[in-house]
Amino acid sequence: MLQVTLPDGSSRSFDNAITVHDVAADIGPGLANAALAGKVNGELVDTSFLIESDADVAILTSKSDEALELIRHDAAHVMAQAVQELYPGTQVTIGPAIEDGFYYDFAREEPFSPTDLEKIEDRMREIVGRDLPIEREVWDREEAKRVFGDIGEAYKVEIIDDIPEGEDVSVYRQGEWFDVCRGPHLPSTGKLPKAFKLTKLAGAYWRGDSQNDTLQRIYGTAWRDKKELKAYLHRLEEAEKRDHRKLGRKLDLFHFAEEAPGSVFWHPKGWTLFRQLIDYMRKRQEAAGYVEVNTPDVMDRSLWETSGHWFNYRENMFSTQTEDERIFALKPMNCPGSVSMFAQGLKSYRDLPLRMAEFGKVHRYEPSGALLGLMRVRHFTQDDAHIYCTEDQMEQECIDVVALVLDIYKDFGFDDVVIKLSTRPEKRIGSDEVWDKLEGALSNALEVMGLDYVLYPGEGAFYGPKLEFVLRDAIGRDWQCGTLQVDMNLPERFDITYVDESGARDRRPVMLHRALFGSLERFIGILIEHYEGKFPLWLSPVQAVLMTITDKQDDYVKDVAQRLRAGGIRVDSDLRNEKVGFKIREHTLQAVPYLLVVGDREMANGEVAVRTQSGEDLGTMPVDAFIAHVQNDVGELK
RNA sequence: GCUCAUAUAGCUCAGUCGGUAGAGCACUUCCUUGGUAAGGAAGAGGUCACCGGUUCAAGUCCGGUUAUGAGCUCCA
Repeated sequence: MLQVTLPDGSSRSFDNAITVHDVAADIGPGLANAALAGKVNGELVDTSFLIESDADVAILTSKSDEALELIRHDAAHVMAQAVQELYPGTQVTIGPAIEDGFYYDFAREEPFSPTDLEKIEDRMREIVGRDLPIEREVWDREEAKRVFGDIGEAYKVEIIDDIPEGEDVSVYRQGEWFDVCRGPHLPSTGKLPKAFKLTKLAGAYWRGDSQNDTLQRIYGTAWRDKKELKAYLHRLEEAEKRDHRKLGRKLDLFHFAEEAPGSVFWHPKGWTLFRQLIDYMRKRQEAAGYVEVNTPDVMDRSLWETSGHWFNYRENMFSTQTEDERIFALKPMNCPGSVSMFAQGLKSYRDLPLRMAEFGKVHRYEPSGALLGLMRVRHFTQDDAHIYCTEDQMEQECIDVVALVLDIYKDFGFDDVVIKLSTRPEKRIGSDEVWDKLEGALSNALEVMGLDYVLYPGEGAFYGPKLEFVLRDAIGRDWQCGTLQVDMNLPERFDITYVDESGARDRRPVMLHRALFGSLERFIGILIEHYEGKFPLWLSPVQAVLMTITDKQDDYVKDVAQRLRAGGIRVDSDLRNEKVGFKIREHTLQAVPYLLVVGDREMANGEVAVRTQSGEDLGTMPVDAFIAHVQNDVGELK
C-alpha cells in the first residue's frame, strides 16, 4: 500500500508502486494525455517516474511554468536530433532551456548558414510528427563513456566525467537518437508543441572559456502554443522599435563614425539631454553633501603604476608617448586622480566623510566585439564619486548611497531595480578579516534597508566587493548602471592618511567608489529605450515648438519664442511654408511635448494654441499662462 | 578578441544570370497662405565602406582590412 497526496490535499491509495502517468490516468484519461511531467515531493520528474512509497505528487500539464521549461529543454533535444540527422558528424555538447527559449551548442567544422536553420526547423517538426517515445535509461558510467567515445562524442565523454560520483548517468532516448541528460523530459516528441522557431546563430566557447574550442550555438524560442509564439515575436518587433540606436538617429541625438569606434558624437539635442542629466545629478549630490572636483584626463605612467592599473589593466588603456619619451595614459577610471586629490594637503578626521564627486570622462580600450551603441563604448562619462571615511562610517555611507541611487532611479520610473552583490574572488588582495568587513558593510546596508539582492560569489573586484544596480534594455539585456564598491587597497597603495582625534597622522581612510547613473552614455541609452524617445518634459531636448499657419505670424512667433526662452523653456520655431497639419505630424513624431499653433486669432489676442505630444488639445492661452503651465509641469526635477 | 552575418544617396531599402545604379522619405527651387498627424511640381544628390584579385567587363564573384549587428568571452 502506498498513498499519494495531490496538491489539493486529496489523496489516493495504490497497491503497488506506480508511475506518475498511472496517477494521472487514475484521476482521468484527459489528464493522462495532457501530463507532461510530474513533481514528486517537490522534485521534477518524468511521467514514467516510479513512485515506490508515500509521496506528494503533482501532475504538470502545459499550463504550468515548469512545463514550459521542459518544453524548451525538449525543443533543444529535438533540435539536436534534427541537426545530427541532417549533418552527420556534428558533435553535440550542451543544450539548456533559457529565458524565452533554448539553445544547443554543436561542434562542426563547417559553419551553419541561416538557410540551414530553416531546414533544421522543418526536420524538427518532422521529428515531433514521428511522436517518438522519450525514454530514460540509467547507464553504467564507463559503459556510457565508451559508447559516446565510440560514436565520436568527445564533449559528451567530458560531460559524463563531470557527473559527480554516486549520481546516475541518465541517458534519454528518442527513437534512434540519445543524449546524456539529467532530465526530466516530456513523454514523447509528439508532446512538444509545434510553437518553436530557430532565431539566431552564434559562436560560443566550450564551457564558456575563451581558451577553449569555439562551438556553434543555435538559439531558438519555444512556447506552449502558436498564439504565445506569435505574441513573443510581436513583442520582439515592438522592442526593436525602441532600440536606442534607431531612435538616436530618428530624434537626431547622436551618431557614431568609423574613425572613432565606440565613441559618441553628441548632437545638440542629445547633448541637451546629457546636460539635463548632469544638472540633475549635480543638484542631487550637492543636496547629499558631496563636493565636486575635476582631475586630468592624461596622466603619467608612474601614477598608473602606483594605482596598479599599469599592470592589471594596461591592455584596456589608451596610452601615448610624447616627444620627450614620457609615457602618458588616458584615464580609464577616475579613482587614481581622486586619491591624488585626497593626498593633497593634510586631512583631519573632521573632514570625513569626504564625498568627492567628478563627472569624469574615461577611456577604455574595450574589445571590438563588445561595443554596442551607447551601452558599451570606449569613451564615456561617469557620474563618479569617491567617499573617504573611517571604518565606522563605512556602513552608514553605504546605506546613504543605496538610498540615493534608488531614489534617483525612481525619478525615472525604475521602481524595481535588480541589485547584485559580488563578493571576494579567488584572486584577491587583502586579508579575510578585511573582506569580511567590506562585504559586511555592503550586505548589512542592504539588509538594514530591507532590500532583496542577488549574490554573485567570487565576482567582486580583486580589491573589494561591489554592488551593482542593474537596468534592463528594450530587448531584455541587463546592464550594470549604478555601482558601489568598497576599497581598502587604493588608500594603501597611495598611502593616504588622515589625522585622528589623538593627533596621530597615520590613520588610513576607507574609500568608497560609487557611480549612480554609472555612465551617462549607457544611462541615456537605457532612458531612450525606457521612454521610447518620449522623454518627460524636464528632459526633452525641445520642450515646445511654435508653428505658424501662414507667414503673417512670423514676427509674432519670433517675439513669443524670445519670451518662452526667457521663461526657461527650450523652444524651437517652425516658420516653414508648410501646412499646420504637416508641422503637427512632424513634431509629434519628434516627440516634442508641447506644440504651439499660432494663427491670426492667437496673434490678435497675444495667445498660443496648445497641443500636447499625445494629441490632447489644451486650448488657447496667453503666453505667460503657457510659461507658468510649463514651469509647473516641469516641477521640482528641473 | 572569437563565431556568423551585414556594408548601395542624409535615412529606409531595391538592384535577377557579372554588361557603367533605382525607389520612397529627407534636401533645394518654384507654385500654394493652407487652423491641429503627410498640398503640388521640378531639380540636385552615389569612387556601390576601403584595399587587392579573377574577368573583355565587378555594386554583383574571390581574398584581405575597417566598421556595424547578433551571440560568446571580457567588463576595475
